[in-house]
Amino acid sequence: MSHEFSDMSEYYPVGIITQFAPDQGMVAEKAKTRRRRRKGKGGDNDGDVMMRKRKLSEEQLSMLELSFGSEHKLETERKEKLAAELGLDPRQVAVWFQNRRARWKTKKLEEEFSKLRSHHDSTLVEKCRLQTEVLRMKELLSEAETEIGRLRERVRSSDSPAGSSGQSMEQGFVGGGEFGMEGLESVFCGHAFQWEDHVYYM
Amino acid sequence: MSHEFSDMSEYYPVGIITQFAPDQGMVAEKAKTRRRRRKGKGGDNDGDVMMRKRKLSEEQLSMLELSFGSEHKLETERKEKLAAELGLDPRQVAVWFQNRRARWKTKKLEEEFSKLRSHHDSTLVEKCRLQTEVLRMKELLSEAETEIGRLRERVRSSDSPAGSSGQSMEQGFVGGGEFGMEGLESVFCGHAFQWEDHVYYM
DNA sequence: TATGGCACGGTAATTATATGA
DNA sequence: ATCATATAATTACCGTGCCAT
Repeated sequence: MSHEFSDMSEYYPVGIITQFAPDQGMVAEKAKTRRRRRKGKGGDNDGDVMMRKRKLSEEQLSMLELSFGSEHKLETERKEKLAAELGLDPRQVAVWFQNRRARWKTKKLEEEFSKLRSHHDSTLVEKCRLQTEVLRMKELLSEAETEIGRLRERVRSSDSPAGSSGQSMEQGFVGGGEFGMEGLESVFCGHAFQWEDHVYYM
Repeated sequence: MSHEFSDMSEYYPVGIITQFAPDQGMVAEKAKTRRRRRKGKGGDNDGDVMMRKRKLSEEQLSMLELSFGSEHKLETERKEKLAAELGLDPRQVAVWFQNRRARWKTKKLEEEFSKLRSHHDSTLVEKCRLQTEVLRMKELLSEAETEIGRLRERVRSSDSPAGSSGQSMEQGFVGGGEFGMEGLESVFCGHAFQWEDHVYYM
């Protein structure tokens, strides 16, 4: 269920200069003709007639990287200058920068992910520590309350039979965990970094 | 070479009738119609290129997506079958799958990043709440100790002039924060997901 | 041990849009 | 409002490594 129309409309693509696509132009037979030369390793240059340079030279790459390092954006002037210096088509320089920016963005994402990951890990450890501490303190508080109750009882009974202070207990020590303070923008601890409209506090 | 870069207007070297692809729908008002290209240049290099029919049909894409959805890997049999069904070179099917997997991975990374980000955010909020709670409890504990001290003093002085119990204070309530328990593999709270050899606990 | 197939990472180029000067 | 650049999404190719024959 498909290709009856199968766009025959645009066969013979690009072409540009001399190279006609050796394969695909004619259906069938495939491009099995391609990619036959492994093993020998060493030079990959076989006698293939049209096989344009896929990959820029070491020289060109280092220049491009250098330029990219100083500024990710590419103004017309810089582009033309680089193209002339490297013997490339300005279009190629522009394309290189576009792709380079895309790569940079991906890499950046991975980096930020790792950073966030470790911060998250340590934050969890600390949160755990705090939870333990809270439990421990509740226990201590409970003990303290007990002690206070005991002492007050003792004071009341030995002080004056008609004592007036100390109702029955404190007014609610150890209440639970509703201490308000839900506003996120608190102190946190220091560092912060931003990523696409979002600020991360560490 | 023939670099009279005065023009720079002929981007899109492709030239060659770009048979538009109305299939996408899109009510956009593309007022674009690029034309021409130059570059007879034979000087040094090239331009590479030997692409074929860029853009697979809507039909082909949906079939490929469907297939990808059921299984990311592509065995030879499935490849040949798909290629035949869609009228594509098996090579194209293989390439499509490779690229699709790469895209999927990137997308996955972004998703995981978002997830991790929100978990981190909520963890920070909770950590903050815990810190506040700890502070609050230390305060309460301090008050309790004060009260205990007061009461003991009262008991001591009113009890028996030669009291013997109650040294001076508790043995160190509110000591600080060394409650041990630094082992990360604790309870945490529930969910967990994995990402490249790393497990994230929520 | 050699070979063919495929996955994967990296890279070049193209197409389609959106936006700024 | 045109032209150049930017980004996102695609298509394709290469080189390497793994694996199964």
